[in-house]
Amino acid sequence: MTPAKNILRIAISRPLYSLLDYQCPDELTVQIGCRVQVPLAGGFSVGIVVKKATKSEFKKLRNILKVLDKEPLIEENSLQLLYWASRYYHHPIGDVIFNAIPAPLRKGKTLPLMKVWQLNTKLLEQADSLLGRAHKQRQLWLFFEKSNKNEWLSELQINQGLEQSSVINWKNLLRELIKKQLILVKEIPATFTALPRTSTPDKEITLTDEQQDVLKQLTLIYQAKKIKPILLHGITGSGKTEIYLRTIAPVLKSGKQALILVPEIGLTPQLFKRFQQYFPQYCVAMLHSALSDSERTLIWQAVKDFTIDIVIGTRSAVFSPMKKLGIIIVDEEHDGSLKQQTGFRYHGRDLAVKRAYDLNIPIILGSATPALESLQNVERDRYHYLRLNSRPGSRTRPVVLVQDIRGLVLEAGISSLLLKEIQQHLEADNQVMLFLNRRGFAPVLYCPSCGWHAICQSCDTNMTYHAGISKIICHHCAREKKVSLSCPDCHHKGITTVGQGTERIEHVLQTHFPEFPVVRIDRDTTRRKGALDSKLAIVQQGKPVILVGTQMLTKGHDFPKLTLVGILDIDQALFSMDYRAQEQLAQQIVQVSGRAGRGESKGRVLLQTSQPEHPLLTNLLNKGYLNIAKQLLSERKRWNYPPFGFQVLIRVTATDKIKGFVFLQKLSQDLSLSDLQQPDVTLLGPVPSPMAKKADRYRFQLLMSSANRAALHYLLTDAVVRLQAYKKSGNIRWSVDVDPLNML
DNA sequence: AGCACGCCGACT
DNA sequence: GTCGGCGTGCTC
Repeated sequence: MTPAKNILRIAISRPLYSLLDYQCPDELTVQIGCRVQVPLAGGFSVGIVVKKATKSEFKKLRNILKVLDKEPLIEENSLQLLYWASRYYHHPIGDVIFNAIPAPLRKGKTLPLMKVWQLNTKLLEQADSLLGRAHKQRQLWLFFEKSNKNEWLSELQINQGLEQSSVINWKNLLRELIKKQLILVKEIPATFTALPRTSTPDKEITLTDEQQDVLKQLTLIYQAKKIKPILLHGITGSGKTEIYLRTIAPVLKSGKQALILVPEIGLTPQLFKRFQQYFPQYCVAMLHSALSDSERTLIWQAVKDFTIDIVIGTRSAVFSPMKKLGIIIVDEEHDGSLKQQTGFRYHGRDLAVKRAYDLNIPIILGSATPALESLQNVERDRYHYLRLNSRPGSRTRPVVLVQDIRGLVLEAGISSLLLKEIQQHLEADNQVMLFLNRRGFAPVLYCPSCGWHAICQSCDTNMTYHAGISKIICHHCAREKKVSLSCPDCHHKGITTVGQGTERIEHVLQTHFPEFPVVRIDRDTTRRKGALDSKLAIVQQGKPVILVGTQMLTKGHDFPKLTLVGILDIDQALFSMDYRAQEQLAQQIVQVSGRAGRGESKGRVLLQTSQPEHPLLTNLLNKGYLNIAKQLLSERKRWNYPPFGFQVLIRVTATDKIKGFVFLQKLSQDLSLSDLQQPDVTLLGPVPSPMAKKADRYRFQLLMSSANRAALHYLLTDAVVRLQAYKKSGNIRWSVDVDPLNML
């Protein structure tokens, strides 16, 4: 009847690939970026207004029901980034947008409110008589009377103000004062209240010439009309954080906000303390997975209204709603945890680069072991390259020793040389760390009589033996089973294990060095909240300890008393099929080694291997990371692997093996006949995934690759349309991974 | 994701 | 006979 005009294009909080059109009734007004409640199929849903339009392809549009925000929840430029990301990663727009905002807001909850109070100055005269003999109330009233009368006080401020006084239970008293109208109350959007600040100012560190030079160059770079990203390649312990702090300072001073992205591990608190101490006048907040929904919402809100100046967070923090973002830092930019591995598979670093580009603000990618992608971007002159090549002060690089373990008798995988060195370093009052990328007691439980070994019923993998709980656990689907003493097949009584994990290393070292504590850090021992902190606290005391751990230990920690690092069991990574394995291994070795010798004493690294002549090791140790990186890059170039070619992985899982395969095969065939298929896009597959069965589902994949990103993108768009249109049976699920980091 | 619908097994 | 389990499809 009425001509359609106020049409809203809305992203729904559901995994839908397109925006849905709704009619905005005349009596409602709504801005772009606001949430609305809409009817959807038989029910309701929350959506975000992404665009306004005057016509729609749809004949009959439904009305939006409610406007949930007066002010946009998401700024226009954030919305654009999200829209771009949804298209780049071929992920449903609604999922992308609603992933970026805190869970309570997703479900349509209103922003959190808080109460604030103020003296009612109109009743100053009557106060005395109204208060009468209410002694405690009078005390509280006087507190308000003495405070700044124009300021509304929050709960926190009142708590702090009354700390020294004898007024307790002030909330009840306040209720009385409000009843007498001596105090006014109102609700405002809750604001983040900073933790009490350590007032000890950071002692001014003198920069090395090298650091000063880097800072000088950064200043020059910032003056360019169009600012290119900066790759800061600084060896471990070279003081990258110091550069971050000093380069952020002027940005904050100009009233802008800073964003720091870090990998997904417990080192956020360390960086947080450092920033708080260096910037006592600014408000720093952490965003990480351990926050509760309400904490996250509060911080989100506070970032939005400038209460927070600096956000330090893991990958999802790239979406934090700064209105005045002035600089981005991505620390450990090579780290794989910056890429999300489920659902919306975005790369935090890459989106950060995009966000910085759109805003034309500086972005620094820092690492001791830059990703090959980033180095190639330097090569292409898209990034600046700055280098920190020395450790400040007397600290020197650790000495790395490769030990050939062929023919040696090992004790739980540890050579007698390593044991001897551990002894020496502990006796010299230093700390020791053993790195082994495998948790549990042993990776294989095995019967020497019949050859039986424990495999997972749901996955194509071994089950790892965990001695402490005497269970075997599948690390891929979490299936677990009690272990019996005899073989389930032949009932032989001498079941044994093959190989070692961190749990076993811990045991062996503890019996070997009973007088020194052994601290194991892996997913099993740090699962409990606060467990990692308490373990790190033991190490920070500085007394001699043996640290045993997985890659959790490799990232960013600073243990000044650590002088010896032992690296065990890297051999299988040297022969991995995955073309990224070598890059990752080189990075890991450099990062682990960098934990040694961060204090006054020199560091030493012992790397056990049966492949001491492997070119990756010899080149890494003799010529350094950059040399290895160049070499790996030239190999990648030869095969047109990233960053020279681009890849997309389409995964299908199904409970029915045949149906899963056929589904992906149909896609592969249809794509090769598609108008959008071009000779420079290669389709590889479908093939079974590296782990062909996981959690009772069969898995297949199709790899699309091309040196031409645009061609790949167009064909992928076609692929996603087809995937949506195909009939599904056998409980098929599919997903798209753009720029995959691993093939699992 | 939620919600409806439809197709198969086991129950008063 | 139908109750309800899950698997599949649709949402302006």
